[in-house]
Amino acid sequence: MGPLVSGARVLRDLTPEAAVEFLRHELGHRMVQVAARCSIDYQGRAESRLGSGERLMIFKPDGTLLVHTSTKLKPVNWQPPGCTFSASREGESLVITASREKPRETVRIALEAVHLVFSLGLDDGVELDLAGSEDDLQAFLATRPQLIEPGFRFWRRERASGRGPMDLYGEDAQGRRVVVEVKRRAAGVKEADQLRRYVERERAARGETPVRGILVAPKVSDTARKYLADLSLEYRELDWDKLRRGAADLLKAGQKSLADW
Amino acid sequence: MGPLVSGARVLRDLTPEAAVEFLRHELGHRMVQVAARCSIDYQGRAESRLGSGERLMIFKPDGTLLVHTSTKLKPVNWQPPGCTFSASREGESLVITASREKPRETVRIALEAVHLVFSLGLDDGVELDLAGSEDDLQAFLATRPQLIEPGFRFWRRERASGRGPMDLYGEDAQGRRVVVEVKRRAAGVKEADQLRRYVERERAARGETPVRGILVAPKVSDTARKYLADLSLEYRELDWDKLRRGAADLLKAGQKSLADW
DNA sequence: AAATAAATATCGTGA
DNA sequence: TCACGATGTTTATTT
Repeated sequence: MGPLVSGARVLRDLTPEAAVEFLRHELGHRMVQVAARCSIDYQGRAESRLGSGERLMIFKPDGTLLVHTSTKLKPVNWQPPGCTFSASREGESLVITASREKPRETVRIALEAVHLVFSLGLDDGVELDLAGSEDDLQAFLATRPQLIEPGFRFWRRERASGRGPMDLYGEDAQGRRVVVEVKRRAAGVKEADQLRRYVERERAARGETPVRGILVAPKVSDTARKYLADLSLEYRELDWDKLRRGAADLLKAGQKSLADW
Repeated sequence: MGPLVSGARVLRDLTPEAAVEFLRHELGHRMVQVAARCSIDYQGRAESRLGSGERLMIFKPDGTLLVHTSTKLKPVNWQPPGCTFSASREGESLVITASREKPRETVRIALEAVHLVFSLGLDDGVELDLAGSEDDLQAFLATRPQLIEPGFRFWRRERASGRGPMDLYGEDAQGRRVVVEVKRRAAGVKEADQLRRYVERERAARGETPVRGILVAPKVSDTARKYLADLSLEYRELDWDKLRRGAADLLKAGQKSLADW
């Protein structure tokens, strides 16, 4: 095993024998990285073969596998958490496999030339604090129904209820029921269809009561706009990016609340 | 700069001064990895803050950033290809930023304790050969329409055509038009709705001609099944996994073709 | 550039 | 466990 450098163990002896011993000791316990020329086979939900090339592999202690090339965000091969790793010598080469059940999957990595092997014990108990998700947008809108339209008021905000999920549900100035579907990004036909589904479900449950449907998004495709029109559904443009920036500006300017918006 | 070890350059001197110099030289040109205690801020399509903790960062030469913790498949922070990286000293600490336009986004990483820094030149011109995607399933079905139903024949197989995208389009034994939507995984309401959309588009284009719609998938949720029934759309169970396995078995058994299936 | 849909999607949530 | 929907989705494809 290599020297201890600030929690990082770098394997000095890159012979297959030493690598196997190191990997067997570290895989599944610490964060392990291997840079090597290799070939990779995957069998599971789909199947793939990747010929010889140089890649960076990461084996997490939770059984996650990542294989990255020098381009793109997404790994060329991977396995989600829950895998069992194993390392073994097969003839001249060193083979690492990642396997799991449910679904039955295996990634087999045949190492041809190992450039670097090391492990880390990453200590991280901190959670990511994210703002600007659709949930935040919903919460924001729920407190200022007039951004939907004048006289509008919300009845409830829910997600995956027994009656069928819908983002926001309320009543307009004329007392008509309104289903509101909120999107943080440009909406297409798929999103329009989602609103349609919720509105139809609500109409079926409500009998004769008229039910309006409004898609709220920063942008909508032409096709989706026409689709909504054909279905007598509505679109309300709302640029969440601008709202967020505006809210931040207000706060920076010393406003004590966003209530005057 | 560190020693050259099979294309891997490991930074020996982990002082901020040496690290900045190394990073400025390598970022954007080679695959760079940094293991460190750090805090991360992201501003862009959304915004996030990640408090102090130990993570592994990967900077690809194409401007991709990945920040991984010791669990989960997905990075806790990231940037897709196209970023510009920069490294600088700010007081006691070392800061790396990844920025891009369209959309305007920045990830700012404040390093507190650096465990390991190294770079690699990964040589990989090989493409992944993947089988078992929805496209393969479509192609497979296109050659054996009887798997849909007896007497069925395909007219065309297309994707995103001018008339509206649909997986497969054909005619049944009675000469009725049929829209077929193929899924490789369990189908839910969303997938049923997708079929509905295509069928409606086709009905609108076809006038009075009757148009059937069939959802082909290995499984369907109860809700989706009822939804399909309400819309007079159909479901055909087809386990692609078993088909793939069966095809492989047949080939292994020495069959010269799959035509007898 | 915009839109559309797949993905070995992954991930969280609620029933 | 299953179903459903969001994702800072990313990625490829087609118009």
